Parts: sequence; C-alpha cells; structure tokens
Amino acid sequence: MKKLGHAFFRQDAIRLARGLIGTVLVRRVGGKEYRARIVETEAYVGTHDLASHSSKGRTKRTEVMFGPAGRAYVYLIYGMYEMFNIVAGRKGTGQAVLIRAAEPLGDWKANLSGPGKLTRALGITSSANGLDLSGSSIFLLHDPGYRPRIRRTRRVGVDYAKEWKDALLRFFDDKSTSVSKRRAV
DNA sequence: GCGTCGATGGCA
DNA sequence: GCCATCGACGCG
Repeated sequence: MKKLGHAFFRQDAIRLARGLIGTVLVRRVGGKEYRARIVETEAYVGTHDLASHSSKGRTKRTEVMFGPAGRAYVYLIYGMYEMFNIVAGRKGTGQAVLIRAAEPLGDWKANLSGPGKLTRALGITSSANGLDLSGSSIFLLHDPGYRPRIRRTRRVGVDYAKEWKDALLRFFDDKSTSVSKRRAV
C-alpha cells in the first residue's frame, strides 16, 4: 500500500472526501501502530460554504484551513470532542474534509463510528493541529485491493448553514458496518 | 426504536 | 450564546 502525499490531498474537498473512502488511516502513538479503514467523510468546500469554519474568515482557529493541503485541522467541539479534518485543495481556499468514521484493521478492536469516538480512540487531540500528514505519526495509505460502495448524503449537524445545509457532501462506504448511525438523505 | 437532554470549553 | 457530538434516559 502506497502512502498518500501532497498531490492527493491537494484535490478539491469533494473529490478528496470521496477519494478518502476506503483508504487506510495509520496512527502511531505510544510505540504502537493502529490502522483503520476510513468509511465516512464530509467535504467542507471553501469560504463560501456556510457550514465550513473557513466561512468565518481567517482566525487563529481557522488559520490552518487556509494553509497547504495535507495538514491536520483538529478542533474541540461541545467542550469534549476533538474533530479530525484534513486540509484540502489549493492553499488559501479554506477547504477541508472531516473524517467521521473508520473501521479497525488487524487485531485491534475499537468503535470508530463517529468523529468524536474516532479521535478519542486514536488519541488525536488539538496538539495534532497543523500536523503534516505525510509524516510518521498520522498518515494515510492507498489500498488498491479495496473497492468501497460509495453513497452520498447531506452532512450531519449543519442545519444552521442556510442554503448549504442540504448539500450532498457526506460520503460513506455502504459496505461497512462502521458508518455512524445517521443516514438521513 | 426514537426523541430529548445535558455535559463542557473554546471561540467570536 | 453558539456549536461539524455522544450517551443516557424515558417512553409504552
């Protein structure tokens, strides 16, 4: 399996969100390595997307979204959950892909069916914000032997986003049982 | 099975 | 005063 690099992450958020389904997330922490197949993502397509944090403009929090693709954007939500995103697209466009669910691979067992559960289980915190994902502590692998069955729905929890709330920007692998529960179209 | 609700903290 | 969430609880 080949490591995903800058050229892959630099795709626009929609193509990246779709392309990430079925890839393998690798997390090295505490001398151990954990692998999980990504089965659910959401695209946040730029500063015009009212559900995207980048639509608020450049702030201390959103700064990393405006940087180069392939870095981690990690933030705290509801006071207790960290969300793990990958910056997408051309630098300055404010795009990112939220990783919502994954399926453990190998001996390791965990419930990764939701963005908060995934980061908790993998030990991803805001200290990883801005981290280059072509490094060694968090990176991704292309798995050419796996063919996901991709479905597309509305994003979760963005009802405030006016004309953007119903955009079909959530992708998941219909073959997987690790997709987070909500499947509303 | 489904709706409602509270926890909890950074941010604008 | 919001939230890109989750799990517990009360239905009947």
